[in-house]
Amino acid sequence: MNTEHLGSRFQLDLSKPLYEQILYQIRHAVSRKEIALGEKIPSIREMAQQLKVNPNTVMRAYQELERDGLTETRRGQGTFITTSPEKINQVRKILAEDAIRGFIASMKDLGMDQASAKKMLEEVDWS
Amino acid sequence: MNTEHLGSRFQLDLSKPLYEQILYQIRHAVSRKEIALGEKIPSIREMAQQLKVNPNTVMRAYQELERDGLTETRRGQGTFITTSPEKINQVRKILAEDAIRGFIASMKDLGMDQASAKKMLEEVDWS
Amino acid sequence: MNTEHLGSRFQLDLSKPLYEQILYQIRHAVSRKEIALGEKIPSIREMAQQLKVNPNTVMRAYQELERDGLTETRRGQGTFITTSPEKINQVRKILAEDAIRGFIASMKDLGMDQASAKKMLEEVDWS
Amino acid sequence: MNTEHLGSRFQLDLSKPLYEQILYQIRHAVSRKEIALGEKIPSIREMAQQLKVNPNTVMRAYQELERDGLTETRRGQGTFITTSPEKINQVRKILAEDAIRGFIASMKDLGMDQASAKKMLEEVDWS
DNA sequence: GTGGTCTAGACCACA
DNA sequence: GTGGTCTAGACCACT
Repeated sequence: MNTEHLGSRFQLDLSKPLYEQILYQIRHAVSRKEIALGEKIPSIREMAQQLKVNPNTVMRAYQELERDGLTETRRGQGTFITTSPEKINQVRKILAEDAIRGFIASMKDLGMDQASAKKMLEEVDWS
Repeated sequence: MNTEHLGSRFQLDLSKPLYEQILYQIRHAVSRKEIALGEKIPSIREMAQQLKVNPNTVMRAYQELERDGLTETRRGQGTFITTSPEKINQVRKILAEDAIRGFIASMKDLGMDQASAKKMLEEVDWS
Repeated sequence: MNTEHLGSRFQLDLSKPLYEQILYQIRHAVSRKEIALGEKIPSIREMAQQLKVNPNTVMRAYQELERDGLTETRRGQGTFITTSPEKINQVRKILAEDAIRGFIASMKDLGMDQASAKKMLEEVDWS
Repeated sequence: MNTEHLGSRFQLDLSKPLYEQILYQIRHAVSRKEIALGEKIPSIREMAQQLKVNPNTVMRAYQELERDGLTETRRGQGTFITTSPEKINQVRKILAEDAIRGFIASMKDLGMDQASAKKMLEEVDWS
């Protein structure tokens, strides 16, 4: 996939931290396999320009990606998605489990059981 | 139910906004019908004391509850849960829909479809 | 221990990233048990003033401490050392293992065996 | 030893400065006597090709080797390891002392004494 | 050109 | 008062 204008497809709002949103978008784009393994993502400066955001804000997101092992930075060359498919699956799994755990906690806090939650979920149109 | 020591049953996490947590706990306790319609909840000062929290923090939560119509303040008597069952159901419905909408969005962002999400959800033990 | 002037005891040089040095000093002060469990450490602004460094630089160090689980931040109150002794031991263990692994790798890269390394180490005065 | 494909035996990590790694590898290969006195090492271009690295990066490493007196450049012939065994020993000694000093400092910063460090070191398998 | 560190200073949310 | 986010812009190391 062409990642050159990756940032131009992101939608940012101002109610949540910008760097978290950038992080989220990239993590999920990789999970959805919209970005291939080993692929280069836009440089900090490019991304900052596309998102109309300060480079430091992008850097913060990129550094967290690297801490998670989802990217590797090569000095003087740029930032690249990891080439390890296990790492991607691990991240994807963690994100999915987080979503599920949060959902279950919320529903239980509302006094719903598994059957009711399942029923409500099935009534919703996903498209 | 005896709401006198309501606050003593809440568990607060100091890394998240306290007033949001108080709000969450009360909203969900009402949704779960652990607090009856028209019941009195502890005063701001009592609650603050029980939670070992600044009264301002409790006030902020109580104000939002009142804005939502979930509580009513009767001068000189204290704060009471609304007597309107429709209001409770409405709040409960909104909270459930929020949780569902959030969950679906997260799973879609991970590239999962309804069937996969359903399957993952069924594999988890709710107890 | 009085942590009020904690920062005034740190020595920083400019050849390594400042935030890493702050991180290092605090991590090791905790490992050495010079700071007690649950103790408050100076606020970002205080520490910045003591070290004559920008608050953002201190914050970066503090955030990494929290990610490691060595500290907890309480909103509006400050930053506190974790109350979990296991966490401290875990950090201490990791730091010691890192040092040992690095030392062994260096000595092996120089063609030294365990006996020679041990001998050289014993000849040095630690005081 | 055949140094013609010296570089092909190096493993480089793109997250650390490449020239430092090249420097490290050569210094330690000489210390380990894997490269004999007076032996020729690959030209900058050859080395760069083998490591798939920019020639400037290799040059920087070679310059530092020469500044340390570990190599000599003979115009039109290439770069050669020094013929002085004292020089090699001196370098080896400096590197070993650096490693030891660093290790001791780290352990002391963790509040460990000589006895504990020795014990931990003996528990590790060097093979 | 790339990423990384640091500063100065604004503004916000929370207690 | 506390921590957290963001900006603008400088300077550095590396390729």
